[in-house]
Amino acid sequence: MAATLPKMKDVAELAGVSIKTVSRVLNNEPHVQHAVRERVQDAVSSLGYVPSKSARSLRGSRSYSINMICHSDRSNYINAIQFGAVMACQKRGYQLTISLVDTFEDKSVAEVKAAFERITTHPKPDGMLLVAPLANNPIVGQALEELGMRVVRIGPAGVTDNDMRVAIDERQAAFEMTEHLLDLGHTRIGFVRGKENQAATEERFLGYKAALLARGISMDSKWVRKGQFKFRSGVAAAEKLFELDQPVTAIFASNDDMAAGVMMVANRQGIKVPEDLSIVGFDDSEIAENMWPMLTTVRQPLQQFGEVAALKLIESLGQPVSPDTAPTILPHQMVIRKSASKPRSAAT
Amino acid sequence: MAATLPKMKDVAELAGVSIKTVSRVLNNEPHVQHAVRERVQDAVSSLGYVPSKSARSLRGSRSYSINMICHSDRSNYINAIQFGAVMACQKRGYQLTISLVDTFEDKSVAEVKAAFERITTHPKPDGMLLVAPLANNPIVGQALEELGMRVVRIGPAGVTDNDMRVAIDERQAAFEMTEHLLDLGHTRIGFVRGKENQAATEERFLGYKAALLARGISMDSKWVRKGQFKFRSGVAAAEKLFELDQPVTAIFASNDDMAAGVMMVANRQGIKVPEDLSIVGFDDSEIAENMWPMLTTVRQPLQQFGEVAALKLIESLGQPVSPDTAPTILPHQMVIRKSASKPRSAAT
DNA sequence: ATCATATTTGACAGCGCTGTCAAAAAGATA
DNA sequence: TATCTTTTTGACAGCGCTGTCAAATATGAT
Repeated sequence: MAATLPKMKDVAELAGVSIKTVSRVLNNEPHVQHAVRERVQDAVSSLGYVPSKSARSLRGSRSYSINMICHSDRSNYINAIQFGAVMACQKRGYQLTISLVDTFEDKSVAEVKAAFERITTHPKPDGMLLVAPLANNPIVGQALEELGMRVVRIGPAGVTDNDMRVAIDERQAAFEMTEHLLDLGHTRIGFVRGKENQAATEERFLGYKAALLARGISMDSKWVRKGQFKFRSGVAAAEKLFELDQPVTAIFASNDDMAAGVMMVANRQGIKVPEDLSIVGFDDSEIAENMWPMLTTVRQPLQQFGEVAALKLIESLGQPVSPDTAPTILPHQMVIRKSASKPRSAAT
Repeated sequence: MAATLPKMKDVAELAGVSIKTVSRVLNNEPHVQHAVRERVQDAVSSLGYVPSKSARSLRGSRSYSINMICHSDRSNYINAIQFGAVMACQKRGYQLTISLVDTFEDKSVAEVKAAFERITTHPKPDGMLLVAPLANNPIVGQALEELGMRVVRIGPAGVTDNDMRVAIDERQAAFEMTEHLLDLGHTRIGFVRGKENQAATEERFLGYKAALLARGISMDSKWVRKGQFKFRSGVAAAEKLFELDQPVTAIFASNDDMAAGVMMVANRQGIKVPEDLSIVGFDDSEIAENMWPMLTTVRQPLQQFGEVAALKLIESLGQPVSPDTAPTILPHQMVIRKSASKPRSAAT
């Protein structure tokens, strides 16, 4: 281990220039001759010099850290994203810091701002990663805007979507999953909604509805149950769905946890999956492989969400953000496992 | 939003002292009169002053950040711990940063050191949180020690345990869980081990063994299967265990994921839980409630692990670390749900 | 060759804080 | 009261870097 880390002064001496010139090279500022720039870069790499983030951020500009908010209701969803974000940060010499906030339900802009003010100082992160559903909280959005924070959001947008954002086309994905069931021969397909007031809930539902419509099947509102994106709500929804006079032959739960709940009730009631009932989910979270039969679902590239979002954020720093950037839509993927098959009626 | 954040100078002026005195108060240094100290503290809180971490760390001492390593194999275990750590950091004005390292299997000390050297600069964290199994990797330990990093470990120790560490008494917990099964009337109890070379695997097994011994039951090695702490390995273990000529009436899987695997096989083979087979797990992870019947298990206070470890780390900074600190043992908790009951034979 | 202009470079201050060291105030002793 | 010791306080430098602004150098037009 070197006795002391090399400083900019050392680089300057080795390259035979002033420290300011070194600073210019490191920050890609103009007005440095090509030859000088190269000499400095050689000196930097031969000394293994890394600029001190503390000094840089003290001086007022960047902090070389970005912050990811995690709310108290942590889930696998966020974890995978965080993993990707750390990877991207590490590649670019940034640090990912984690902060914790409450859900900000029924909070005023001023309160939210105060909370973020504490988080966003010392060092003030250069930007923030906001994950759905927090990403779509208008109060949080306004507070952060007033604080001048650069933000990249992750997850489906509500109505507006002219912000920096990374997501999949949830509606299309739900459409395809419903089509999959339809292709298998199902015509009576149940649907378990997610938590209300989350963009994903409506998007996925709209995809389901559109797919039925496209095949000329008129949706029966009895097929649709509310849910909370939680295992328990899948259980509750399944119990109701199984009581129908004319039961559905397939259930599309709008996330995997709820699908697991549905599956559990089926197992408990002796309903054979997939022979008597097809079940599909959404997310491809870990639980999808930890049930029997393994769950057919839609994979969201969560880790990639984090990676792409962090990169997008880092690259946007410095540039002014255009008022209407389009969201980055990443490809989703159908994951066909064993929980959905032809309905019994069609099998004959 | 204040036009500019208050600085130490502002506090000093308000309190009518020099900035150095303010600094002393903030750092709990001696040689400040009680009255002055209070005046300064009032000024600090009335201005809402927060010291600048950049300036502090530039000045050479602390960075006011601690780093938590997450390896590529993330799990719920780590997430819950991280959550607690963030909370504690936030309370103490520290930032938690996350870094990513590979598993360091078959790496030399020099390689590991190089990897950490990159992570631990700019800003150099004041300390690190290491979670099992990384916490017990001797190469990592040596590398970090050579880098002069203060470390707090989380999870059960292997042989040595005179380091700063937070854990539960895993052996005792497994002992109690086995006793629970014994108390219910089981005498033939299967056990699914975890991943080899992890301290938890052996500790939990020893607890199981000791409990049998204490009741004068001689353990049959056919009851014990290897596992990997993964759902799949629970499945594999269960399949073998069910083939026994004289089958076990209860299975203690040494974590919940494996217990879920066991449960799945039971369901699939029409074995009624808990009537025909009791199943218990370890960890009380989310999945424990997401199965049917809900899993009886041992709760590790994971979030508290993170909190206590971070606090312990922060408080140890400055002090020299005594060469043989005892680990902090947190209480575990039996979580009795529905997956274990009297064996059929005993019920009659 | 001369002057005006554009480009490249460097000197220097200072970001907010803490360590050093010396000055001031308080207490102890004769 | 005078002197010495201990405690409390403050002045100031400087951590490593970047912004400002002026100096040096190169380029172009006459």
